[in-house]
Amino acid sequence: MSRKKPSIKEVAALAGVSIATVSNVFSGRKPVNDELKESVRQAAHELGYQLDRAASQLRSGRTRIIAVLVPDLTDTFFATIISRLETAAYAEGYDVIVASSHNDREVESSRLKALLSWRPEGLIAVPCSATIPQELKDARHTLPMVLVDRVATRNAIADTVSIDNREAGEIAARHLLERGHRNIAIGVSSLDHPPIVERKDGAAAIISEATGFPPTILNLGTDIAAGTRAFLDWMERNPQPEAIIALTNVTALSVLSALAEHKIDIPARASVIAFDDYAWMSARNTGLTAIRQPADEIAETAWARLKIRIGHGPHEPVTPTVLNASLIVRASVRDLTPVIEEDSRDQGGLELAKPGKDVRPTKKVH
Amino acid sequence: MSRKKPSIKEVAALAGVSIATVSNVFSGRKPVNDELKESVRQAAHELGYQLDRAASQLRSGRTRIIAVLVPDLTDTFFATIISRLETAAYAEGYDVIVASSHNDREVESSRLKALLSWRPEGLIAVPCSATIPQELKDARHTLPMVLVDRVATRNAIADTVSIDNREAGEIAARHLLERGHRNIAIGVSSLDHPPIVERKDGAAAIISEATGFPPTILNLGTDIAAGTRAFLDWMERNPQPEAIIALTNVTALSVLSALAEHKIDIPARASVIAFDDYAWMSARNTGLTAIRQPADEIAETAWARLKIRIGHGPHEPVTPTVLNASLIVRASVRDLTPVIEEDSRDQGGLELAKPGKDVRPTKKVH
DNA sequence: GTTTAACCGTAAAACGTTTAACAGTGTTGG
DNA sequence: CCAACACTGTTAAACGTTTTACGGTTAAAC
Repeated sequence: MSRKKPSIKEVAALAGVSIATVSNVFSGRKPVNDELKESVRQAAHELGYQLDRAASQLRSGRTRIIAVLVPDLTDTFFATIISRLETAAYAEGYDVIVASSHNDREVESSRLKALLSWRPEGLIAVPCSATIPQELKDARHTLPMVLVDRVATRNAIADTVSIDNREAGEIAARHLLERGHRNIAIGVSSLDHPPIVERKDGAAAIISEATGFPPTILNLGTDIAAGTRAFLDWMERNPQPEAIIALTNVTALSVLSALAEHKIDIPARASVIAFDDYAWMSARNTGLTAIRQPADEIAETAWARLKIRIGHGPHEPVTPTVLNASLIVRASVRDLTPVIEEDSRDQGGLELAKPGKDVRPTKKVH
Repeated sequence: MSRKKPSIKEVAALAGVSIATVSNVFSGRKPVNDELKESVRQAAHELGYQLDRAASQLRSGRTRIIAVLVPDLTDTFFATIISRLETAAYAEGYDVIVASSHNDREVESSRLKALLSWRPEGLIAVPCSATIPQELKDARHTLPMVLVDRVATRNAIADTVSIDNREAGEIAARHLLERGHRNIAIGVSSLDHPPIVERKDGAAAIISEATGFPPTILNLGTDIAAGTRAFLDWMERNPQPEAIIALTNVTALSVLSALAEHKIDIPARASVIAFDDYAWMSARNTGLTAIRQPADEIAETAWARLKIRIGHGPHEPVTPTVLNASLIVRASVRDLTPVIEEDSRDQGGLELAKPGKDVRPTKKVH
C-alpha cells in the first residue's frame, strides 16, 4: 500500500526484464514470449501498475482523445448524442472529453481552448450560435472535426451532420394546415441558430402561402422559465393562437408551461406541435404531436464521419450530411376540418366544434 | 501554417529567452520582467503555441483532472449534477472527465478503469448499484473521492452526499394518506439501489402503519419503455390502485406512459406522486405532485466536500452529508377526504366522487 | 559448417514540460 | 567598500513512456 504509483520501471525490475518488454506486453506492439508475458502481467498485477497516460501520450504523440462540445448538457437531445458518442468512441479505444458551453459564446470559446489543449485526435462540436468560434476556424486544417446540428450546411468550414430543418418546419406547418388551422404562431429559441431559422423559414413559407399572411414569430430563448414568462407576456397582449409550433424541446416546454398556467386545454383550445421526441411527450393523456430528430442516428453519423475524416486527412472536400426529421402524430393537434361540407376558409374555427379529446388513432407519418 | 504543433522550445527561440522563462510566463510561478513577458506572449501568439498537457502533467505530477462517473447521461438528474460540477470545477482550474456506466456493472468497472488511468486528483461517482466496484475500494486511500446519490450512508467507504431517502418516501406516503388514499402502489426502479430501498421502506412503513397492510411494490427497472410494459402487464392482472408513488423520474415516466395508454385520467382515476422535479412535470394541465431532489445543491455539496478531501488527505474520518428532499404539491393527487363527515375508511373511494380537476391552489410544503 | 534469416530482448534516445540549483546583476546595510 | 541579499534569468535534470537501432540466440538454407 505505497503512496506512490508504480512505474513501468518497477514492473520491469520485479519481472526481471527491460522496460521495453513491459511496454510491448501491454501495447502488443511486438510479440513477447508467452511465459515472460505472464510474469510481466503477474508483476504488474502485484504492484497494481497502471499505465501513465501522460507519459504515454507525450512519447507516442497519440492521445486517443475525442473532444465533444455541446451547448447544454441538461438538454436531453444533446445528452443523448453524447451518450451515444461515448459508447461508440469507447468501443474503438478512444476516450471522450466533454465540455458544455452553457449556451454562452464566451464560455464556448474558453471551453474550446481547454478542449484543444488536450490535443484531441478529433472533435465533434455543436456550436452554440451561428458564428463559428475562431478556435474552430483555426483548428480546421489541423484537427479532424465534424460540426453537428447548429450549423449552416452551406459554406461550412468542416464536415457537418444535421437534419433537413427547412423540411422539418414545412412538415409541421403542413400538418397544421391540413387539419384546418390558419392562426398559427411559431415559438423559436433564438434566431441566432441556423437550424432554428431554417425551421422557421420552412414553416413560415408554407403558412404564408396557404393563409396569405405570415405567422407570428415568438422568441422564447433557451431557458425554459424565461421562455414561459415571455409566452405569458405575449398572451396577455394578444389573442391566443389556434396553434403553436414549438421549434425546440425547450421552447415546447415553455409553451406548455404557459398554457398550463392558464389551464388552456390541448388540443381543445390550442393545438401544439413540439420538437424532438422524449418520453415525457407521450407520457400524458393527450400525447404531443412532435417533429422527431433522430438523435441516435445523428450521433452515429457524426462518429462515422469523424472516423472517415481522421483516416483521410484534411484535404478531402468538406461533406455535409443531412438527415431527415419525421412527424410523430399523437393527440395535441385538433382537427378543425368540418365533417360536413362547409367553407373551410372559415377563420373562426376555434369556437366551432365543442371541446373534446381527439380520438383519432395515433399514427406515424414517415 | 505548419503541420506540427510548436513546442515551448520554439517559442523560447523566437523570443530569445530560455524555455524556463517561457514556462514561468505561462505558469506565473516565478516573476518575469514585463517586457520579456510581453515578447514571449507575442512569440507564442505568433506561433500559435499551446501548452502540451501531457508533458506538463508528466513533469509536474499534477493533472488538475476531476473524474466523474454517473449511471446515465441522459437522465436529467445526473446531467444536472454533471453540468453544475463542470462549471464549479472549471472555475477553479480543474478539468472534468465524464463517463457513464449505462447502468451496467461491467461497463461501470471498465469505465472506472479508464477514468482512473487519467490519474485524476479527485473523483465524484454515482455508483450504479449497491455493490461498490472493486476499483473504487482499491482507490479509496489514494484518491480523494465522494460518492453521490446511490450509496448507503452507513459504512460508506468514502465521503457521501445523498438525500434523506427514507424521509422522502415518508413524505410522499404521508401526503397520500392525508388526502385519504389507502390503496397505494409503489413503483421502484431497482431494489439494488440503496436510495430506492430506503425510499420504499420509508413509504411502506408509513403506509403499513396507517392501513394495516403493506403497499404493492412494482419493480419497473431503469428503462422507461420496459417499465411501461411492466406496469401495463401488472395493470392487466390487478385492480388499478388509487394512487401510485413513483420513486424515480424514470419510474414516473413509465407509470405515466402506461396510464396514458389506457387514458386513465390523473388525478380523477389515479393519483400520482413523482420523483425529481423537471420542467415537463409542470408543463401539463394537471401538474405533477413530486418529491424534489435538490440536484444543484447535491452537486455543489459534493464539490465542496471533494475540495475538503483533496485538502485534508485520506486520514480524516469519512463524512456522510445528507440533504433533504421536499414535496412540491401540484395537482396530480386527488383529495378523497370527504367534505361532509363520512366514514373515511371507505375503500371503494374510487367511484365516489365524479371525475374532475383538482383545483386547489398549488403550494409548497417544505 | 557457414551464411541468412527470423525471432525476441535490450539499451538508450527521444517526447515537451517543470523545477531545483545556480548565476549574474544591481541594491542595500553595516 | 564589501558582504548580503533580492531579483531575474538560465542550465540541466528529471517525469514515465514509446520506439529506433541494435544485439544475441536459434533455426533454416545452402
